[in-house]
Amino acid sequence: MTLQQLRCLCNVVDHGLNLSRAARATNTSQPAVTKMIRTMEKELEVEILVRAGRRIVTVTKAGQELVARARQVLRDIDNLKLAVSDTGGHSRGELRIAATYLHARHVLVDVIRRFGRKFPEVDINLTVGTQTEIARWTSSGEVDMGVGTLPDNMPANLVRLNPYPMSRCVIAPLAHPILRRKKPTLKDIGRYPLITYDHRSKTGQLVERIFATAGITPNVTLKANSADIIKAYVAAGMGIAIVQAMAINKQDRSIRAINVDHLFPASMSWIVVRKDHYLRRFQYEFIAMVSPKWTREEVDRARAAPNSAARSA
Amino acid sequence: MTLQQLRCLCNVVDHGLNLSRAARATNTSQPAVTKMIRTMEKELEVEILVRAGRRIVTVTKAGQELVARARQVLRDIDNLKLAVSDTGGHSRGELRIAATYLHARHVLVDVIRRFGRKFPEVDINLTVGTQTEIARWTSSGEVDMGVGTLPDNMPANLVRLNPYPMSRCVIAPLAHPILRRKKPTLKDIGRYPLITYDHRSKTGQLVERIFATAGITPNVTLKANSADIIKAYVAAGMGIAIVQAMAINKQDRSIRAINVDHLFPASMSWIVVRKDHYLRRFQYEFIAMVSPKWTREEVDRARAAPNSAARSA
DNA sequence: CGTGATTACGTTTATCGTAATTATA
DNA sequence: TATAATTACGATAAACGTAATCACG
Repeated sequence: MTLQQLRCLCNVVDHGLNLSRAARATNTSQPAVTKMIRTMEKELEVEILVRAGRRIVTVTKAGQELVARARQVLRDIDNLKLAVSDTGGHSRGELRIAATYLHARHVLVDVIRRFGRKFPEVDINLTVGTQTEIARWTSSGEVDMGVGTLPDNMPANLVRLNPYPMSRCVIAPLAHPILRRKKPTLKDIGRYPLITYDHRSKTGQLVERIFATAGITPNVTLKANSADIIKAYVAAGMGIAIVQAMAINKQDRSIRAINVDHLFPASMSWIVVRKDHYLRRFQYEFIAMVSPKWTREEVDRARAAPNSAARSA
Repeated sequence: MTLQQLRCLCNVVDHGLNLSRAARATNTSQPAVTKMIRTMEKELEVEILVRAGRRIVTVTKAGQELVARARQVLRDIDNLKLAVSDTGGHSRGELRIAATYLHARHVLVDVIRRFGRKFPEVDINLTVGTQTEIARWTSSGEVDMGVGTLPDNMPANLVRLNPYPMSRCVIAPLAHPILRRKKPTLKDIGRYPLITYDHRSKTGQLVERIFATAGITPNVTLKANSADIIKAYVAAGMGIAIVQAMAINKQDRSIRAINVDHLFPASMSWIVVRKDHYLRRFQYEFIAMVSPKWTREEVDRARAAPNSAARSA
């Protein structure tokens, strides 16, 4: 029994029981794959694959058991390598982050700058994606962690670290009359031309719904899908807009913002990581840089606590 | 990274960092061991062993991390093999049980007979040992489970399945006057010559202590360390004795027994198994044969529940 | 016929063991 | 000087790839 065999078997089931494709994924030849499977079947004295003549039909019960446990072993081997390389004094490696555009563009900028200074040997890889993509990439291990608003139904192998709220605000050009109000109402906002997110974004959906339930039909002059675009058009006098507070920074001199949490409930941002992946020291540190309350201990508790897959023999 | 390398490394630390002995344990040559360690060190880019010249002094921190995780992987591989062979219809293999003499000689006789009939393909291996030995053997994996009274401080990797009480009784020859009492007192018993266990056994300690606290000095005519011996001498008229109820069966026509739970608190018998070893179907069945209340579900709960090592990445 | 699994066979590589070497207690 | 790790080298084996074969759609 070798790890290579287990890896190969997993690739076989992951590629629809197609030995040729599995061979490519394992970086070997098709006959080698056949051999490995057959060798394992002989050693374990069970059939793993059900064959109809020379066609592979399904996986036997024993095979399923085997694959499940093989995956665990291979994960553990991966974690073993990470853990060992993590004991060294200096942290080297790669940190792959998936985030929404908003987080990548605003909150993470400063975090990543600080992280880069502290861990110059770590290559940072930042990928922007949708909520769903972030969850999928993190779940499959394509990235190490995800940051942003996230879908409600998460893959089971992920753990969401305690959320922090994302406030929203209304933004307007400097001299705009709405800026005189401390706590603008929906009606106030509805009086002016409005620039909104399109319905694909969470903010877009939320704004649309809130206005609808209030029975107000805002005068939407433009729909866009990026806070930066929206800000530019607000600055250009096309109207006012509701955007996430984190999208506003001190450099924005041509617009001004007023918090509207009283109108639009804050939505939640999360960090997600896999439960069963080893977290390297610098990964813990990155999380702590995003929010200091997530210490290593807190993160570990969250990973172990709720429905973490208990080790079963 | 191969399993062979991991196995070898574990053997090295398990044999006091002596590569020669580790080589023997791994069924290979000494140079091969050197090579494997060096290969891993190169692949992982860390030192595993600390060498002073050509002498191996200790294990590095990285090495400790590696060994711990390697053990887990190797255990999982063992469990994998067991789990796979357990999916088949017919159960084959070996069941290794450690038990106290008392359990082996009495309670287990019938259980093992029934088990043998139900699983003719399973080789049963029954080893008699002391409480401490049973715990140690089970903990180290030399046997699959232990049955009997057990020490209070158990190795952490064992789980004790809910105990059942072991009653004791006073035994005497057929016409003995004490047999006329339904509920003999300590004083009643103290009137007659007594055969006891020696102080090494739990019953021996218990009887000695109870009499001492009652301020009664029994007239001990013989000390022995086996219920069968004691029974023989009781039958021969040398005196009466206090033994575990399970040591009495219907074939004992020359002696008679009276329960004395009211005088000597029942002690507990346990079944112990390792938490991290896969339990085969027939092992669950064996446990259920010893006591039907320990169903597979109950056993699994006990194994997972209390302080079972949670899977941590 | 084309795709895909299996078989056969030859090559390569890497693992292992013997023997020699060096270092340490 | 004896024990033990390392190095060097030769032998063995098993893992792999190429090519040929066979099955199924």
